[in-house]
Amino acid sequence: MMTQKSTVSKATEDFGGLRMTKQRRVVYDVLTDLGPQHPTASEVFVSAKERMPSISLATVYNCLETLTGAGAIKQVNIDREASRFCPNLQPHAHFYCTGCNNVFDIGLENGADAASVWSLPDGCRVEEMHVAMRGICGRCPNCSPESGKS
Amino acid sequence: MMTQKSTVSKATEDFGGLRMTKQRRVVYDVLTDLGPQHPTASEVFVSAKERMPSISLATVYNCLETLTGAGAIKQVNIDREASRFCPNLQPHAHFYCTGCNNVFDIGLENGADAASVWSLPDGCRVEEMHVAMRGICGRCPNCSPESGKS
DNA sequence: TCCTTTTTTAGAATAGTTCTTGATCTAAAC
DNA sequence: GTTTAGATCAAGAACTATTCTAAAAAAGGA
Repeated sequence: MMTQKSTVSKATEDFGGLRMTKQRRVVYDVLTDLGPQHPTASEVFVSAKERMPSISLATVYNCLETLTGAGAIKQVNIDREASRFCPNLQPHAHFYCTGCNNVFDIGLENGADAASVWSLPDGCRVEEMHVAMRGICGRCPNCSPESGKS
Repeated sequence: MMTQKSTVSKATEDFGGLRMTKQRRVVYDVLTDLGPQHPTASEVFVSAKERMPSISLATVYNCLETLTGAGAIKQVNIDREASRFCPNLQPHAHFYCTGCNNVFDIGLENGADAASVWSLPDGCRVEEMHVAMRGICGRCPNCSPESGKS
């Protein structure tokens, strides 16, 4: 019945060199399940508590930080609002709709390079890039083009 | 000796429809004088206090908010660090150097459009765009390419 | 098992910012 | 010049998201 012993322990699978504890698993699952909602730490906490009532807010912060550090999720900051978290690891921008308060992921155009439009000085090495836009999404009832017409 | 009466009062020049009080003037001047340093509200406060010892931190925050709202300056947020303020009204990105802790303005390539690399859904209207990069600037002793070599 | 290290928890602490209140200033009307 | 209404300012309290602290619990290795 026992499977071959691996470099990874029974209770905690490996996740990019990270020990995947129960709490980290719950936080990560919440994040992938909440999908495109880009929840804040508090929102993650509420959902995580449904699955593991003993989990604390500090642990959610810890896990989010650890997962971010390990590159398993991304932290999204828009202005000075509470950080949001995002399981989409592809390079993408964030669009915050001021009409419906949703955050959307925006992908790159085919073959485009986000840094290419910027006139970076020689010798300058970009390690990270955050692109956030604000506007009206035009997707929801609140924001649809029709609602603006007579 | 009196100049022609204008729509603008003596004590407070017009500034984009904004009443330019002494405090707002000081805050604005500090910001343009500190030029490319992208000071935080507290840093603005320190410099403003040298010019007007009675000014309060709350007033500096008020003025920065008002000036930002009026479009006279820009607020720059990088991750969750304290907001910085910037008198450069041209479209530009910010480069935060993790080697020397400086923030640099990065202009657009000639004729480039920052949004063009992003695959925005139809009907989506971008009203504002914030681009922040992290990395090594390569300009200062700390960050120069030579310092990495033997 | 025992020991060491890592993680979790709960609550206190912190930093940046915003809010509240009363005082002061400004512009315009009188 | 006075008065008046509204805008702005100052000081400090309050707030919020986040981080820190210390002790308990869990995990992994010997």
